[in-house]
Amino acid sequence: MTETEAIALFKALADKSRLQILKSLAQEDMFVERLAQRLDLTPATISFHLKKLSQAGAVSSYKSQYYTMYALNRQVLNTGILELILEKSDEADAQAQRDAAYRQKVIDSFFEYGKLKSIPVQRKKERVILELIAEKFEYDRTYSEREVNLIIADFHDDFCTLRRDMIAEKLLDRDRQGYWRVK
Amino acid sequence: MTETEAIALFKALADKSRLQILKSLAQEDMFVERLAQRLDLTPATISFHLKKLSQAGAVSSYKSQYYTMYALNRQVLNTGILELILEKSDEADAQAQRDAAYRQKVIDSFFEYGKLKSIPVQRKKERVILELIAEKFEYDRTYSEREVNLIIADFHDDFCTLRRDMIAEKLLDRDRQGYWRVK
DNA sequence: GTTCTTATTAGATTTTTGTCTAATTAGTGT
DNA sequence: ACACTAATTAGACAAAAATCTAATAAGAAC
Repeated sequence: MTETEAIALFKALADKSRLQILKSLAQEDMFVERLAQRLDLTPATISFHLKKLSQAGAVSSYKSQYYTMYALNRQVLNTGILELILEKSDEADAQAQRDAAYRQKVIDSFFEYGKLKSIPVQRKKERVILELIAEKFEYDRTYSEREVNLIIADFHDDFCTLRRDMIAEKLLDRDRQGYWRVK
Repeated sequence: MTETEAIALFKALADKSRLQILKSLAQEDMFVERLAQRLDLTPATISFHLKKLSQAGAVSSYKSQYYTMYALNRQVLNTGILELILEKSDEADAQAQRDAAYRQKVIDSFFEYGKLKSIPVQRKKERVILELIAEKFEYDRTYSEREVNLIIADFHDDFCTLRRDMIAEKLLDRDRQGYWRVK
């Protein structure tokens, strides 16, 4: 389960009406109007809540003659809270660490005294370098070509190649007015 | 944990920033400003979130020199979701407690050595007594009038009054065949 | 006690959410 | 095909929540 899904689930559970719905469903499957009676809310409101619960994976529904019956998804609700919180965290963290380590390695090997010794040939490595340069540009601001060249030239003489590659990598974009950093 | 508390907990977990806080705290205890840096939010905002997490019981804090360190409450977060959902509603719970206390009071004041000292005059109080007597009868079974009298006589000599009132209160019902306990 | 530094609170603003009524859609039984 | 009932969607509105800035409080360190 991804973080977004976990949030959706917790959001779905974080409401009094929805908790009551779940409690009712824990006893037996039910359809909208019956729940509306029980909770003293309109069917429209119940529908709204069931949609959220359903999107969050907490309930599912099946048709039975006239009615749309709703039922608890017990497998999902059997999860522990900590599990849910930590799930993605380890992986994301490990990945972030690997990324950071890799970046550092690349940067270390191509920089010396704040200057680029050469432009990496491997695309993945060049990308790391280009991202680093991109950080010298502010968001929400337009730069003239001359300004761009000056900033990039701080890293390496061949600012033409670097500028072109930054655009290719969608770190910078341009129109007739000038250049800007892409978010 | 009461229903309100459960809702507060789910609410606390139902926010991206707060989940990130919890993930960070899962790695190590932290103080406000550090979290603010990590999540790129103001300390004020982090404080706001920590307050909610704390009120929900998800984290706790301790002072360490300059800092207020925050830590996960792992016992609380170890709970399963289903468990939490199935908590009784506060109101039901409070009402049940009041009922139980009232019943006990009435029972204590009218019983002595397992016998009824007298039959309550107030209908509400008599009802409590009659319910107690009703429990001596099994469901789904028919009793002869003689059997009914014997059971009731265990409580009080005036089994006629009690039998009649139990029927009036719809705890017992009868036809030509005999008496039975109403569900 | 005064001065730093961190933490919390207050007030303002924008976004999200729960609920309703009314309108629409979908599905059953005749 | 038609009438009926259940379910969903749309639009409106009020209440709640997340976030910021600025002000205040609370704790160490000197």
